[in-house]
Amino acid sequence: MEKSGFDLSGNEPDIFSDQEKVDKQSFVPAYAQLAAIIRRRISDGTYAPGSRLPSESATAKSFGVSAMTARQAVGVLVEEGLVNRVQGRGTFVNRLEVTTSNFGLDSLRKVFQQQEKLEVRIIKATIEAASTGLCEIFGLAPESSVVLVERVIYYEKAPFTYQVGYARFDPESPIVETMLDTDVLTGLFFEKGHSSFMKGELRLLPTTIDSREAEYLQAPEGENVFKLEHIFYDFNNTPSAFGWFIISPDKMPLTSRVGVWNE
Amino acid sequence: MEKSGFDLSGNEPDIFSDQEKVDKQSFVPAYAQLAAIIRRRISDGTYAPGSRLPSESATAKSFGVSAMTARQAVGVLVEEGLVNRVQGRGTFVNRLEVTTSNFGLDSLRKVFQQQEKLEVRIIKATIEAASTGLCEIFGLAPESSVVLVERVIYYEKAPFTYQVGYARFDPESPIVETMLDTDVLTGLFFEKGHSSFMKGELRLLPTTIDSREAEYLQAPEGENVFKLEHIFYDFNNTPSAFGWFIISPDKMPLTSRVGVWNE
DNA sequence: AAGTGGTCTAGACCACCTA
DNA sequence: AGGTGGTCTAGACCACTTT
Repeated sequence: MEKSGFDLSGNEPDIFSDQEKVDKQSFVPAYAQLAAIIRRRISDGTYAPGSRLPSESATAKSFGVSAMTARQAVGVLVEEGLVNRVQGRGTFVNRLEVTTSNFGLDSLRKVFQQQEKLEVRIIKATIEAASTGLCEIFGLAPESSVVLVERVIYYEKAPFTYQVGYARFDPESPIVETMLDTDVLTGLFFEKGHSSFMKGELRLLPTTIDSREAEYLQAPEGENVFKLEHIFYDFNNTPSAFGWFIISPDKMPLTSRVGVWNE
Repeated sequence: MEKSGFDLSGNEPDIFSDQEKVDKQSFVPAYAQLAAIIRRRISDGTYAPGSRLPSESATAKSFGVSAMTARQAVGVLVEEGLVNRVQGRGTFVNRLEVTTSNFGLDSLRKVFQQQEKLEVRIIKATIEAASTGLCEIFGLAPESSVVLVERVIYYEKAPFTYQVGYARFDPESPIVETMLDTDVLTGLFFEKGHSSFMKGELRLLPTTIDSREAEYLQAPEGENVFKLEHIFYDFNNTPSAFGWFIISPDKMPLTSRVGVWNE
């Protein structure tokens, strides 16, 4: 409970304690230190999978921190997927399971952040009659018009992704301009100016590239790639934009880790 | 925002306030109510994308809750990906971006939890010489042996996934028994008894099923499916198990949502 | 210097579960 | 009834950013 500053007191090890300590003079937050200690105990089997962790209050007392801090430490492990809190029963060590993993699109984000290395070529930008499928998606009457934009996005001069996007054709809406604006580097879904969208839903699918896509992406026809479908809704909860990205797993690796990795 | 239970105390609306309130008598936690209020303001444009949220302390004061509670409310929105905290500067409303989405394997977990509906058929279970590729993965000398298990897992009598798994052949290790144990329903990576694993890494890939897989899965050859590769490490940080699942996107839909969905 | 988020305390009450 | 996690308070100090 001492203060920081010039405290050079020889912190003697507590001979009555058999455990690691939280160093409050350290720049590393107490909760992070405590999380690391518990994490290590999980990884070395002290706390086995399926077993219950010591209660948060007991942990707090045992490490000389407040209950909130102990709780925060456990919260770190919860977010890492290592443990699971159950109200009234306790906190339990998770088993190592494939199904707990999560795949993020960080690799995609990193690429799209480097705008200076990106280049966009518009393959097609038209207004055309919507197919029945599109009318369903957009909730449009048959024979309505939609905006279609096809793009190839290049990263460091190499084709990175092929993108197809449809939007409701609404002359009142700024979406049309945005979609047709060839100056926009990364397209509708990556730049400012879509406060007109409120929410979106994405779906990841496996597919193979057809001859057309193969040409644009300079890749062999039939290659296995990801198709990242997206549908965006405006502030009226109306589906307003629909499309997909065709992208190789080489350019968008989807990996995930489970268990204890940081020691 | 109404009262719960029999609390009929005439809480008069505060005519000096122009905003929604947090009802502390509600069963809904204050932080959740506050999060909902802020979320709504984001969705209706009161807090526009890119703009700064009122500070946590200001929010706390304005809604009559403690700073910790306001912080917790903002934390909810951070986890939802709606806002972004920057130390010393403030909390900012995120733009709606494809790249912020995350894909989880919840659909897979739900299936594997229903063990009574699962059935496993072992296609192959042998000990064989490792290929050079496998030797690399496991860090084995050439011509070492590995355990190979091929399974088809059925869900409600229909083929669900085709699984191939390799493990180091180590007679001392319980892994061998586990892998060969035909009684284990969901296999090595879903059941108890692998405290011998410390961590794992997964990779999601698009692929097409070959004739062999097509037969086992009763699916058309050439269908586009996911390949979920996994590699697990034991407590010595040695890669000990490697394999993959072949699974259709119908059975493992990967979807993700961005923006404000819960109103 | 002032304001922001980040951490922390030492209490408190509650809902939930187990015994 | 007693223990567990879940929420909440009213303060406090810190690191970081901006003015």
